[in-house]
Amino acid sequence: MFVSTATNGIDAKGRVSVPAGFRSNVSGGPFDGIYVWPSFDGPWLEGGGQALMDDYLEMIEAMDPYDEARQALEQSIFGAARTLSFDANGRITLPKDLAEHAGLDGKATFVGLGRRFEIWNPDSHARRATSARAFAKENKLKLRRPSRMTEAG
Amino acid sequence: MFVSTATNGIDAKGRVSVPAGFRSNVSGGPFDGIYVWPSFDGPWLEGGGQALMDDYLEMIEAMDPYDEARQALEQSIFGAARTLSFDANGRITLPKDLAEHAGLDGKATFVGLGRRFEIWNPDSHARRATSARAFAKENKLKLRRPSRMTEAG
DNA sequence: TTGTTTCCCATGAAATCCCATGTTATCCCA
DNA sequence: TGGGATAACATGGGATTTCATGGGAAACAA
Repeated sequence: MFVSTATNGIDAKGRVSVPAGFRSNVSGGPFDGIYVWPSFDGPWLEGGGQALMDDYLEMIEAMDPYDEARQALEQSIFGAARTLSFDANGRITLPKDLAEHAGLDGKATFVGLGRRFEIWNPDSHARRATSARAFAKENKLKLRRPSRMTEAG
Repeated sequence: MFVSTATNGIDAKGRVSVPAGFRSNVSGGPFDGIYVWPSFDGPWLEGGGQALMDDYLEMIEAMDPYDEARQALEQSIFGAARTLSFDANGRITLPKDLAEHAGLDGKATFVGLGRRFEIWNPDSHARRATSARAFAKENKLKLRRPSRMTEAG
């Protein structure tokens, strides 16, 4: 699972080290690298390994073929995703358009979120992390096991 | 299950022995170590094994993807967690920022809480334990077995 | 050619591994 | 049940490896 947050430098060639913990999490797949695409929710990137893409495929294929939402998801995820493979030192080269979408300049922050991860501009991420923590605290958020008896939505 | 409380020393390298009872509780997992992250509720650390994180992931993924609470929890738990693996002697190395968050300096108190545990500054923990006991006594708290029939969330 | 991408090697810092040791708890046998 | 033997645990320090990063050379494309 993808956990923790790390900020690595982007060099003049657009290369950035993927955190070691993320790399070991995708090792064993059919290709040695990750999938990355622009979030359709805001200025950051989404990413994951083969397992994530398999899951997404399965979820999308469960939808009606003529569902507009299905087509939008297919286009926004599979159509937009890139396969970025690791070099010998565990780096990927970020395509310019992806770096632009996320406003990346010199540094990139990798955020593990369990099954997937995100790549952020460090400053933007710091602001978002702060507000997320504040929200969690203010609202006394607690994880609660969904009731298996009632299963009320 | 994580139970009991133990205080161990933090050496110059930031290493601290995880209580043996905690270690045996997470052995057998895919990696030999624990997950630790800063509580968003106060100056202590939260921790658990793979099973806990799997549960949390399941609970979070049951929430709506655009729920602000979900994003806050994802960020504050998975984004903030570290995988700390045991060395040959059962120690972890506490990252500086985690030690700072919990005000740890030289010693750390591990508090077993069933499915998860907390790591405290020993002095802070002593104060908190005292007030917790007082609260329990004042309020005549009683443990009550939940009804298995209703299970209302 | 000219710019871009991929591969390879070098390096400093940081994390991890390995060995040694005292102390405490547990076991076993009389 | 006492007491010595044994194993488990917590701790300390040096050596080794991993990791992130930089730059050059070779392969490729325009």
